[in-house]
Amino acid sequence: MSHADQSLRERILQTSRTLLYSQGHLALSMRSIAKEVGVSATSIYLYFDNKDHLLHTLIEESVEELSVFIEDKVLQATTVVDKFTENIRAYVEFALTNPEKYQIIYNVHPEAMSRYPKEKFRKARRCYELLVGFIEEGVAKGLMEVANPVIAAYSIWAQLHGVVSVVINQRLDNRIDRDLFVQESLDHIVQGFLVRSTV
Amino acid sequence: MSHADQSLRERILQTSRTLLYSQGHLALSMRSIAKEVGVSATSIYLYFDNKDHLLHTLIEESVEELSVFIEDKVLQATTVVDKFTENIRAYVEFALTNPEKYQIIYNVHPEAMSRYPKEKFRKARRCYELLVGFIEEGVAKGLMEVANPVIAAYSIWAQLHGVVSVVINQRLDNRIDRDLFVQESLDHIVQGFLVRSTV
Amino acid sequence: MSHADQSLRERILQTSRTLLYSQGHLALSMRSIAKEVGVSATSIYLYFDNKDHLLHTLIEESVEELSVFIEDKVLQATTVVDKFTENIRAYVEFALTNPEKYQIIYNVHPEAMSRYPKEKFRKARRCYELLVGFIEEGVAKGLMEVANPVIAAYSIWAQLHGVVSVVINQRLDNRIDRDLFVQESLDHIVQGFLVRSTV
Amino acid sequence: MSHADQSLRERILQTSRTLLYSQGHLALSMRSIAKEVGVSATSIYLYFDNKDHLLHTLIEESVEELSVFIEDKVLQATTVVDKFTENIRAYVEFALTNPEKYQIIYNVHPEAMSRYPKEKFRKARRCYELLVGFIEEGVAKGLMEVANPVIAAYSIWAQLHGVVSVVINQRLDNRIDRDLFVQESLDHIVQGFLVRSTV
DNA sequence: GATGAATGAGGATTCATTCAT
DNA sequence: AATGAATGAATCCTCATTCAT
Repeated sequence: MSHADQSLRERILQTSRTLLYSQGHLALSMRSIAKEVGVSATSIYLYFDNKDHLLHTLIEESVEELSVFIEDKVLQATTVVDKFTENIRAYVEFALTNPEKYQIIYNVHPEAMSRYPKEKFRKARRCYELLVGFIEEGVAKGLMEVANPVIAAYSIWAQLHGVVSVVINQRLDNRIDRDLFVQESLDHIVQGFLVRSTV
Repeated sequence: MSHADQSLRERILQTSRTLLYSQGHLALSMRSIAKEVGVSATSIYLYFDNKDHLLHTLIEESVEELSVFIEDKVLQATTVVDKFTENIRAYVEFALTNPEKYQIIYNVHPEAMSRYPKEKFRKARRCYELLVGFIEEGVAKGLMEVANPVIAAYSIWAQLHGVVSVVINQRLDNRIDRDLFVQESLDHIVQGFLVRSTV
Repeated sequence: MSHADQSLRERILQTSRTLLYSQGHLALSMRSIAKEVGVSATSIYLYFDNKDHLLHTLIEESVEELSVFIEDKVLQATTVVDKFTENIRAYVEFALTNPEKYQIIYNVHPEAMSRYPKEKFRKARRCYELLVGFIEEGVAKGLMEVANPVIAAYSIWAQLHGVVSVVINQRLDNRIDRDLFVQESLDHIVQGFLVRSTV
Repeated sequence: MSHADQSLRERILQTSRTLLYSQGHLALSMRSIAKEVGVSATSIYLYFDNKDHLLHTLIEESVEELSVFIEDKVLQATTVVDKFTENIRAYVEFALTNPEKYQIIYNVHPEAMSRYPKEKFRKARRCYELLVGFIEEGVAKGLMEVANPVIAAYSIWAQLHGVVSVVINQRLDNRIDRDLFVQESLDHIVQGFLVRSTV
């Protein structure tokens, strides 16, 4: 594989992400991608078997990038509580700074997701299992009050996803300050799990 | 308007909801709806001007039904805190028992939503403004600790949406009990706003 | 047939003419006519077997009206030359004051005309045969110079049609005065047939 | 551009012309063209953006060909009167030998013409402005009697169009010899403008 | 490595028409 | 006399994909 190939593959993926985020699903046709990239539609098939393969690659890469981003951030934290909060903070940070990548993980779902290889879902759980570990450690050390760490982690993730989605999909009321909204929401989600006396 | 008319219109809407929920956007074509209903595609145009009109009707009806459902439930509560929690509980209850209706409100978005009449968005905010009122009252009565009621209400809504979405879109881990997950998530969201001393 | 029937039939015809002239062929659907008339599309079929029948009726009535109009005008003239020029003038007058009726006779042609009953074409020739008669009489009296009256009449008709079409279809250059254009064209067409010495 | 490309594009245009001439507007669908050419309907879109683009191309090419044809013929004439008559004769000759091309210029009108780019109309006036020039020169040299050259040119064009239309649309009476009709009509139109003394 | 030609399937929508009432 | 319900066929057009080059 030459440099040029690599580059075209990357350009196709990047353009797809941008198109998907700015124009929506309906605008994401093989033709529109090719046009935007400045290449023939046929060329996409040199790198991807079909549209599904392209979409799945997009999901896979986003999942991977999100995981790596979180793992990186967590490594820099020291205490369990720090790792816990940093995990959450990093998740939101990634989503808000890379909305076109984050949204692919969740929004593509209904269409192509049914054909997404089940095994790859496991990868998507990586960062979530990280969170489970921190909670379990926190509970063991008496720093957190959590009945069921697995459920708690999933619940946190779900709530985060809700907060992030609202912001990304621009469903936030005009009168509400975006950063304040995110901050308050994060505080609320995190505080519920920490032992009060730690404050 | 004859019985048959009413019925076909209803059947079209119901089938659209089901198709949208089970098959996704891409499967929702005028043809596929007609086929499922067992009627010619042309017949849909007897009841809806075009596909947008049909989608907007679906959204509108769902929004209305959700609002009415919540308002009904809230009316049966007496104290502010009860009304507050009942509002939240009702929201989730509606979503989980009518997933195909709930999901229309949020998932149709990218395509037809941009052409959805702005004025109708206001209706969608009804139940959310209800929540703002309860929070303000709760704060006044010293039953809740909330810096900014508007942000809090939006944050609650976003978190609820996240939790509900996970369940509805079946992204929940198999090992997790659905009802337990919902219950714990709800508790977590609600508790954060209530004054501890009430415990 | 009651008064109301008559009236609806007339309204359908009139609306069809107007629509055809102002919006073009493509806008002339049974639905659009019905909508404009304020009646159900089905109602048109109470008065016309099908769209062809409606179009043919429009043509027939226009042809008839044009014939009657010309015959009336000609009757008021006394000399042969007067009748000749009056015939021509009346033709143009009808076309310019009833463009929506005139244009039906010629513009509908390509579509429905192939199915227009041949016998009815003869009626359309009535006013043209009138012209042949005048020319023959004029030649006999030495007032006109015409080799072949039949050809001459057809040629005049064709030229008139050209002039009238240009005006009606608004293909006339903006810089050109409509009335002047018609007057000069008419003069030119007529003068060529009259014996110079008569001037 | 390969040979095959060129050829298919040409075949589409030619088939469109033929269909339009023989069957009328209504028969000219993308499907019918494709069927006639023996190609899928989709293939047409490889050469034309949409139906309008195809129709406009047809008009443009016809206008261009007519202009070039006339200009060629006129160049071969020497005197002003010759150029004048040759201009007229060439116009009619083109129309009668290429009826399917001539008719496109005028008959497509009502539908697609409203969306025909204004600037291209100017090209259509080229041969007509040629005529204005000859008349002005003829008048200056005392060979023609014309009050208003612009109006005269337009009037001639209109009359020619009428004569040609009658022949092309086969509205000519069976008893009339086509060539004789055209000849006599031409003579009549031309003679009216020439100074008698030239006879 | 990349492309142009070509296509079958399907998209929303409109049409003339029929039928039962 | 008039209508609402319903439809099959047709409209333009877009899509993902294949194939030969």
